[in-house]
Amino acid sequence: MPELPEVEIAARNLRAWALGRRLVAVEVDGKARRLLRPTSAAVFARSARGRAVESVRRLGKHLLIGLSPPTRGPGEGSLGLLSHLGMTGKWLRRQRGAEPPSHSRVRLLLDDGATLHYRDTRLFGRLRLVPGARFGEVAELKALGPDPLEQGIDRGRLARLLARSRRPIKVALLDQRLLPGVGNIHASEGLFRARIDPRRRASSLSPAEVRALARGILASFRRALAAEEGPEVVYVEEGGDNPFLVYAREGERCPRCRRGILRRIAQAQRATFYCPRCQR
DNA sequence: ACCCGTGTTCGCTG
DNA sequence: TCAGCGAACACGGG
Repeated sequence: MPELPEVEIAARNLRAWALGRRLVAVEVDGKARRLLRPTSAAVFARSARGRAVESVRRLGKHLLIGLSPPTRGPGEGSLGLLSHLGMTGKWLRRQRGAEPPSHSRVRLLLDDGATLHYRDTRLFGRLRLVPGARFGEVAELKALGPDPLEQGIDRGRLARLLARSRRPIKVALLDQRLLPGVGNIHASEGLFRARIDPRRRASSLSPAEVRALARGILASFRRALAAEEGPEVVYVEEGGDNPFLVYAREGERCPRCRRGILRRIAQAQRATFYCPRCQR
């Protein structure tokens, strides 16, 4: 269920559950093959087993769980467990022997009697072992921009990249090289907050609009994070109230101008929500 | 049965 | 070489 805020919550959970713990065993379900590709389940389990969790980092929607060498302290032989949650991935903790969650695909058995389950219904997520425990060492993530929450948003860089794109701004925002962690929901929410029409060409935004968009996306992230820090994760499909301003609210009155009727359109085969009256 | 989905990746085109 | 685009991946819920 991940855009940046949900992945940040997952990172905090994993730190609380696993930092300093050793993996006494790793179990992989048959269907998890596609999550692990190109690594085989056997190699994955054997490589991870016996190592301790030394760090948990997040960059955009990516998690990197730092694993110690098989025996001694940090240094040579450290590995990273790179986790992307796809559309339906989630890390859960259960006591050993408890009823596993549905669609549990990979299980990390810890030395404190708990088991971390990687659950993923649709199997769009990824789990891979990489040589290092830091994002800078992961070659295929080099193109990603700095994390918007950790580093803040570099408006000059954002403006430069947008100026080169001929696509609609909403579509451009889904490119993780710009602001890693922005997904379909927060792209719509950020544009609403910045009062920018999602159909506008990315290169048409003024410096002031780029600034408003950066602010709007951060505000949307922070609001979602605050909502999820509560006891229960509130999400559209879980029957809770819709916590968003425009997402999945087509037909409703605009919460800002109170006169526009929120609209839903398709862009790049994804839904976009906006107020046709106050987004220009 | 049909449509939809908080994401990425692949193959094709210009 | 590369931006852009549509399909594909897989499964459950309305």
